Amino acid sequence: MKERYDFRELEAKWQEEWEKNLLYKVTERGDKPKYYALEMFPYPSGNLHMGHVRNYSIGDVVARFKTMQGYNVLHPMGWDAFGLPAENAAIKHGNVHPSEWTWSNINNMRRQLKAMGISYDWAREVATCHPDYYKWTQWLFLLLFKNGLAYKKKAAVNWCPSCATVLANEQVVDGACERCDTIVEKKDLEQWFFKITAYADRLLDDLQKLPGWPEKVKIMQQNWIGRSTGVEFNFTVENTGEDIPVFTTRHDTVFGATYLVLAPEHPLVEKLTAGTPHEAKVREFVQRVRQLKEMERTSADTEKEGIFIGAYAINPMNGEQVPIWTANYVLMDYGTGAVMGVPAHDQRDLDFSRKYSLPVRIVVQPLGEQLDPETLVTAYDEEGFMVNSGQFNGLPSEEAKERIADHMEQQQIGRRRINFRLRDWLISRQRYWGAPIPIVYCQGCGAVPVPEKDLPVELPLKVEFKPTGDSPLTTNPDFLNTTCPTCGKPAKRETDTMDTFVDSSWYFLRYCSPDAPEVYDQAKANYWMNVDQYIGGVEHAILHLMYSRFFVKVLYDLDWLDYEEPFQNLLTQGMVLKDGGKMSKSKGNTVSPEEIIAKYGADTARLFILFAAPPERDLEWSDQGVEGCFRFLNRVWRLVYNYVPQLEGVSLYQDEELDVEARNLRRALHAGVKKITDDITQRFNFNTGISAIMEMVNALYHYKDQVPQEQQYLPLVKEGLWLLTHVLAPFAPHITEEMWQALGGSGSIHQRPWPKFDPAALVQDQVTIVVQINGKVRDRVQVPANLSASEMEQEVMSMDRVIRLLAGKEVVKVIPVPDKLLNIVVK
RNA sequence: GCGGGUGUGGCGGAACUGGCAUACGCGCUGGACUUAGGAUCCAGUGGGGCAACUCUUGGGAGUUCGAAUCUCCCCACCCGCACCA
Repeated sequence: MKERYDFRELEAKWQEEWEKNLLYKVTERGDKPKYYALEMFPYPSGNLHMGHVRNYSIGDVVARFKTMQGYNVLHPMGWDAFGLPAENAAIKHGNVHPSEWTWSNINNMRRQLKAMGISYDWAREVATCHPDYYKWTQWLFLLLFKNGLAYKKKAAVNWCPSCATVLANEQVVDGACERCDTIVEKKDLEQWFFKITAYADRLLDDLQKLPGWPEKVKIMQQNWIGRSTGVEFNFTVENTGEDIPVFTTRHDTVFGATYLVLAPEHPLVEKLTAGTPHEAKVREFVQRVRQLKEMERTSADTEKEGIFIGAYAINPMNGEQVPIWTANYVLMDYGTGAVMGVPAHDQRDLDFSRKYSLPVRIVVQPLGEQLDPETLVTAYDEEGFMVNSGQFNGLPSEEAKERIADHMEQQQIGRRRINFRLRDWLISRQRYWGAPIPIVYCQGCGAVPVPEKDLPVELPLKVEFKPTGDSPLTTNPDFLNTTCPTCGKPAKRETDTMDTFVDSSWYFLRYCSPDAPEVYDQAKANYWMNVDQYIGGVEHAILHLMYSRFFVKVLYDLDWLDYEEPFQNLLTQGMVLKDGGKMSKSKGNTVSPEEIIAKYGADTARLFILFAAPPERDLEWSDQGVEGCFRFLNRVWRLVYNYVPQLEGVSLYQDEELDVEARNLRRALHAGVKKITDDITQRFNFNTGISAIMEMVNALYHYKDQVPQEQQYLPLVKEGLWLLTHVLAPFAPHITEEMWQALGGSGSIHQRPWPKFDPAALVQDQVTIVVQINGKVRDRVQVPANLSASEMEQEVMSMDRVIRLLAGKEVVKVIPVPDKLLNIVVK
C-alpha cells in the first residue's frame, strides 16, 4: 500500500501538471454548449481571506461540475486593482508607490489562488489598473459621453473628509463613508456623472427577467431605484403669483392639504421672505437645518421642525388659501422640493400639524368608520371613500385618484408623473489610483474628449500623495498641461479619476477576449455572455450589480452586445463566521487560508468550507470540522490504495449477477451518485452532496470489512472506486487526480464525463414499510416491493404486534402509501 | 416603522411534492489494536422512565388519517432600507 496521503507533494505536482498541459484553457467552440462561471474578482489587498476561499471554492465546483457535464466552461479570474488602500499605503509609508504595492499584492494573491487548485484559465487574467485594461474603461467613458450619458454638473455632493474625495450616493451608508465610517459632508462641486437615471425604468422592470437572482437582491435594487407614480401640480403663491410645483402619490387627498412645505434649500424660501418681518427668523432656521449633518437631517427619528414663512398659496383644486412653511423633513433633491401637507392621511404631516396646531381635515373615510379630525393620532393612509372633496365626494379613493389626475391634466393644473429615488451616478474621484477621466479642458472649446487614438490617458508615476482634497494628478505638470485635441492651444487635463466601480462594471466582458484590440471582441462576447452563474457576496447587491446591469444595457442599446442583462443566475454566498461573528482583523478572529492549506492541503480546506453549510448561508468556522474533512480524505485514500494492488488487471463491472451484499453496495453507490447529481444540479447544495459521498465511502468500507476478502467482487469494487473518485473530483481536485491515476485511469479525471447512475441498481425487491396506528409509528416490516394496497394491508394486519395493539379497537380507516407506509385509524 | 431571512440534539447541519424527525460530520462515552495514542477500527449517543411506554423541530392555535413542512396569531435573533411626499 502506498504510504500516507502526502497532500503537499501531490497538490504541488498536479498544479504544475495542469498548468503545463493548459488543462483549463478554453476557446469558443461549436460542439459543446457554453457555460460562463464567474466569481466576483477580488480587490488585491495582499492576502486571501476565508471569504475568498469560500467564494472561489463554490465557483470552482460549479465550473468543474459543468465541465464534466460536457459544457465548454469559461472560468476566469482577475483583479479589481484600482482603489484607495493602495494610495493610503503610499501616503502612510511614503516610499511605496500604489502601483508597486498593488502589483506585489496581485502576485502574492495569484500564488495563493493557484495553491487552492482552482480551475481558472489564467491566460484571461485582467487587472483593472493595467493600461491595457483602463484604456477601455476610458473608451467606455467616451462612449457614454458621446451618447449623452456622461455629463458634468455642479451639485451638492457627498464628501468624505477622511478619504478626501467625493462619494456616490450608493457609497454613503447611514450618512457615513462606506469605507471608513467618517461622517459625510455636503460640498458643492463640479463633477462627472453617468446618467443611470435614464435607465431607471428598465433597471427596475428587467429585474423580472431574472428568476435566477435571489429575491432579496432584487427587492434591494427595487427599493434603491424607488419608483413612485403620482402627479405633479402647481400651487400658486398668493399676491405674487409664483408657481410652486409639488409632487404627490396621494393626489386623492389633495382636498385635505391644509398647508404647504418647502425644503429649507428651496429658492422660494429666500425669495418670499426677503424684506418681510419673517426674514430674519426664517433665515436663522434655514441655516440651522442646513448645518446639520446629512444623517441627522434625514433620519426618521429626528423631530420634525419648521417655521411659517409668512406667505400663502392657493390650492388649485379648491381655490383654498394655505400657509407656506419650511421644514427640516422636506428634501430638496427629491420630487420638487415642495410638498403639500395632508395631516389626516400622512403620519409625518400629522405629527407636524399637531406640533404647530395646523388644521386637520379628513378627505378619505374608511368604510363603516368615521374618523374624527380632532382626535386622530394615527394618519389614515389606506383606501376609503372621498369626503370634503367637492365633485369627487363619494368615490372610492382609488378611483378618485384617476379622476383627479384626469381633471388636473384637462384643466392643465398638473400632470401625471413618475419619480425615482435613484440619482445619477457620480463617478469623479479626487484621487490618484484610478482610471483618469479622458477629458481635456480648453478655454476656447470647453470640455473636450480625448480622441480614441490617444487612449489610454496614462497615469503618471510621479505625483505627490497628499490628501489635500485635490487629485494628486494636479501635482504633475507634465500630466496636467496638454494641448486641446480640437484647436491645439494649451489646455489642462481633467485630474479626477473614475470611481473604481466603473472598472468593475464591465470586466466580465473583457474576460471574453482579454487581448482584443478593442473594448472586447463582439463575436466572442456574444458567444460567452451571459454569465450563467455569478457568485459573490451580498454586499454588492446594489452598487456593483446595478452598475454592471446599467453598462450592459447601454452596450446593448448601442449594438455592442446582444444581451441586456449581464448575470443570468446569481448566488450570494453567506459570510464566514468565527465564534458567532464575522471574521475580521479588528476582532482578531481571522483564520489564515494559507496556514490551513499548509497544514491540511487545499483539498481539505475546500471540502470543509463546502461541507459546513449550504453556500448562501453563513458558515461557522470550526477547526475540528476541518480536522474531520482531513480525516475523511485520508479515509478515502486508504480505501483506494488498499484496493489498488488487488484491482490490477480486474475489469470494470459489466452487468453480472450479484449476491445480496454486492447488490446492496451497488445500490448505495448509485443512490449516492444520484443524490450528488441532484444536489448540485437543482440547488447547489454541496454540503448534502458531500455527505452523500461520505455515505458512499461508508458503504465501500462496510463491504470491505464485512465481506470476506475472497468473496468480494472486485469488478464492482472497481466500479465503486471509479464512481467515488469522479463525484469527489470537483470538490477535491488534487487527491482525486492522484487516485484516478493509481486506479489505472487515463488522462485527467477533470476532463472525464460526470458519471450517470444506473436506475436498475436502485431497484429494491424488499422494502421497509412503516406501520402507524393513529399516525404514530408502531412498527416496521419488510415486505416485497410493489405490493398493492390490499396486499400491504393484509401483510400488516397479520403482524402479531398489530393484532395485539388493535385488540378491542374498531378500525375506522386504513391509509396506504405504497412501498412506504400504512396508517391504521382506530377508535 | 417597512421589507427579507433564520429558529430542528452538546455543536455545524439533514429531512426534495405533507408520510420513519435528527442523514452526514464534529463532540462525547465505552471497547479493540498498541510501549503509547492526539493514528486507525468497532459499538453507543435527543429528553424522561426499571419497563410497557411517552415527550420532543422558538411559543400558541388550526387544517389533516398524518405537520419541521400548509394556514393564522405571537416571540427571539440576523440582514437590508429608513422623513422619498
